[in-house]
Amino acid sequence: MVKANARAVTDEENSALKKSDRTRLAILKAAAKLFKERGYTATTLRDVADEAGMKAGSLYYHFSSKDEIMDEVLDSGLRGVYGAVTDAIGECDANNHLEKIEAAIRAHVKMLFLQGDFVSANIRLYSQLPEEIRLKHQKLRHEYADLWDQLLQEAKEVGLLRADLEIVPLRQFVIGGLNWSTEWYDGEKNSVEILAERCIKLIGHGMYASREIDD
Amino acid sequence: MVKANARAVTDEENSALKKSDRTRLAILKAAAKLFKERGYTATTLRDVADEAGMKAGSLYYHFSSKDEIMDEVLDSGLRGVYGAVTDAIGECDANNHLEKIEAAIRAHVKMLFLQGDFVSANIRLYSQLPEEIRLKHQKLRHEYADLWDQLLQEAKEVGLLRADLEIVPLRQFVIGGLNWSTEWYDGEKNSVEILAERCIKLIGHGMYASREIDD
DNA sequence: CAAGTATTCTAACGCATGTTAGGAAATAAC
DNA sequence: GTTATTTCCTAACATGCGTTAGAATACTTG
Repeated sequence: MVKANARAVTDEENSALKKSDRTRLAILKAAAKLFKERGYTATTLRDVADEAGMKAGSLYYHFSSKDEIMDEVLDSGLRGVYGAVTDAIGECDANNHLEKIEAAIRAHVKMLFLQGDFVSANIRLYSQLPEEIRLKHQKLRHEYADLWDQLLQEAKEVGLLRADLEIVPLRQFVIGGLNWSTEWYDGEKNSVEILAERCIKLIGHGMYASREIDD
Repeated sequence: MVKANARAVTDEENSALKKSDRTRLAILKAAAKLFKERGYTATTLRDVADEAGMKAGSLYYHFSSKDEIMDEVLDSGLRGVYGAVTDAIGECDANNHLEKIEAAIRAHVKMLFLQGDFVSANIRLYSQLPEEIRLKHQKLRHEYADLWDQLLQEAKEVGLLRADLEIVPLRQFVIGGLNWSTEWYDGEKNSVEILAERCIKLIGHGMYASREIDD
């Protein structure tokens, strides 16, 4: 199991970093933003350099290729969510599955917007990436999926979840629904907490007012 | 209001078409497939031509630019879902909002997989497209969104939906969750109908077995 | 301030892309 | 079977891409 609690990229603790690491981070942020907006191939290294306040050639002092930049954007993005969700679950009563699930959703959504472009880039672009890059990140992705599957499986066994639900499709649906929110929800203007609570309700109880409607 | 009942692109009624229209359609299918897989910029016209069994230059006999190809892929994709959902709703009892919502979900999901690459390309790539192309399709997108908003709003006023739900985020969440299924569900191997019923249940009632869990 | 190191810039390279023009091949019309 | 017309191919173009090497600048250390 890979260490999941790596630090997020959201911080502004730049002061503590060396100059080299600071511009490295600036490049990554610029890249994440543009990758997310335009896609991998459509984003030029000249664009990235411009957004980071330098010239294209200079990028190669910090990274050895465009692929490597994408590599790191993907990695830190997912690792941030993974770590946050793991931590959030860890702080819950181990037997309170409802609390754990809600904490997981809350952490996932929160990180989705804190890490911003990094996670969004990961989600949006993964399927379109060159195979080489994609393969490198399969492992981490599977680990994160497994974390959720475990969480949901336990909840199902305890009777918290409807018995007719299959775990894997459910997980896909849940994570997919959450992730999609980065496409339309403006985390800068609106409260991420409110969004998280909405998601918890919707995923948990659905949209109908009464339960006996059909089934 | 734009006419929504345009014919889908899923058919194999090629025999009835002129030769020109047949290769035109072949090009569109090839383009949709590759666009979906690799993204817009990453897809070469030489790739598209190859997939369609011809050479790159020949594409320009049928289309005047790469943008125009994308244009039509987007259009026919969304128009297919739009039309199908409109028809499905129209066949329901006008006052049975539950039936209408379920029919809409069913039609949307079904079309998602019937139209395959066309819709997926639309969903996946829209946000990354060159502004010029995107603007052209905003109208159609808004119309489709309005259709859903109307549907949900009516249902809310009748008391079918929980009163604390806001329409727009709900619609985003619902459509987003459905659309995401094209990323992970294999409609070739598995039944699309089963997926649709699952979605109906999940969106309607959520994943918890009992309702009084929190709230 | 000088020497050395860390960082960025300039300028160019080979390559792949979207697009075009004119000729070749296929198809249709008489 | 010979024209017309439709469809496709070949070959090239200008442009922008990722990448590289070496010169130029900024920073650190004595």
